[in-house]
Amino acid sequence: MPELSRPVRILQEISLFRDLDPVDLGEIAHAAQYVTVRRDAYFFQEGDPAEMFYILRRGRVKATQAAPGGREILLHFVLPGDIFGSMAALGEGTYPMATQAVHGSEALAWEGPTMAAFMANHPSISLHILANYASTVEDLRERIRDLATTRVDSRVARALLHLAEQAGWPTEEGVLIDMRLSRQDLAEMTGTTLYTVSRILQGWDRAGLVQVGRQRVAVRDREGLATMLAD
Amino acid sequence: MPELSRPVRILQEISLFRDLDPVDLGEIAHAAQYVTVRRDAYFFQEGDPAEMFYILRRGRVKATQAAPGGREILLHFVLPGDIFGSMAALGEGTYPMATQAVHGSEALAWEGPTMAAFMANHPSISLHILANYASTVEDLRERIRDLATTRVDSRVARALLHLAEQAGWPTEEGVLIDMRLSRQDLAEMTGTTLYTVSRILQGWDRAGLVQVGRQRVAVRDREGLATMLAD
DNA sequence: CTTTTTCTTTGTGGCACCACAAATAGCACT
DNA sequence: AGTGCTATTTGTGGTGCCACAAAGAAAAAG
Repeated sequence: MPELSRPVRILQEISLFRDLDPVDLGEIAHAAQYVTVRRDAYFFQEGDPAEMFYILRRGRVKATQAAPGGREILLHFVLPGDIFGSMAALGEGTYPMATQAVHGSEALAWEGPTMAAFMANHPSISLHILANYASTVEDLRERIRDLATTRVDSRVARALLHLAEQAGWPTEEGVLIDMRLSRQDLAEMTGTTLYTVSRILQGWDRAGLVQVGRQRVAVRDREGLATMLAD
Repeated sequence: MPELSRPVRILQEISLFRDLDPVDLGEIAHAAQYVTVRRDAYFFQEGDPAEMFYILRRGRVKATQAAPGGREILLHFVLPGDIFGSMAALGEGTYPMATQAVHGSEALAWEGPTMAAFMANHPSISLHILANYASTVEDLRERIRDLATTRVDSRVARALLHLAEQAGWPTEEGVLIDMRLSRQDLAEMTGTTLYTVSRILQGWDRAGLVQVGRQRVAVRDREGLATMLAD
């Protein structure tokens, strides 16, 4: 029995391909490209033709959409292991959002039609993507609920708890959100202004709930923050 | 060549099953149940075990979620031909929303595991559901953008235009939205209060943009309404 | 037809949040 | 270590929208 090649071992750890055998993984690995993007650069812009399907390997990527009035909203952060640009495999024409590297990032990438072919031959890939979409939909609905019914401080609290959950790094100052994260970013995530976010975070810092710095937030008191959520 | 049975002809018109041949459709039709729900009753409640997968045949159904503070948000309306409760086929535990019949409604329904089996045998079904999810995700993101960046009147205008598009019925008073639709419903769709919706609609009625009545809205001037959207 | 229920309108007051300006602080680069 | 840029803080004023109450109108029920 031959030893597994390094590319195959990498793919095995990606949940999308979990159900495939090494032979199939080898084929998929062979078709993969490796894309590197430096800090602040884009994988793709909103409106670009949807050509590639990506899985993030390293770094942090933010997905944004332009909004009327020159504003922008931050949809979500892509973390290592997450897929992005999946519309390339679904035959969509263009990407509906931009994806910008918050830190230097690397991703595996496949041509859209290539991934579509893998999906046709291996239904388990489609099912994993389906499950992925289903949980995305739930997240989006939660956010809509939040925007429609709760006040700004509750929304900021939820955003911080969510980020701490998915990208938290324990330190002695609390759970540090492990990426550049400005007041502007949080404002774009919660539908408010950077001024309001600044004031809220300032208050919570004084109350000992969080520890803030320039482009840096650490959650000190998870429970305390959770009480800010809703009534 | 035998004549197609009536159930099979019905399924052929549903986009989800478009790529299947009559034999497979017969099998699927055989497993289908027919569910009738009278006005104001529920297909299922939020939190119910996700047992059935539905396709609406007749009527109007609204999908809602409970929000903190005893509030409720209206996610979307289900129209004939639309699927709902699809999480039953994805092995989710419970339904994340309630589905209430706005008018007397009828739906085809399958046990979740049954539909999951069809999906496994006929990948085209998964792909159609995937496409369905993808467009749902785009709708939800548009709504988030709206809630986060635009004012109430713009959001109400977009909701009306959207509803007129998908459930509009041309009359001499304009495009009538063909279902019971209260101020409360519109408020729950746009994240505001019924009071504010009432005032906005009143103003637009006087301006000749819409024609409103009790649980009834007709769009008179599509273009004019569209100018309310964003800046 | 009358009564009851439900939906809608309308007024008043208040506040959460935004908009803009200007000062301050922290980081990166040489 | 200085210098310039960018992020953040903070003050002031304004307003869009909510909250609640109460009356009015339309439909449903008897």
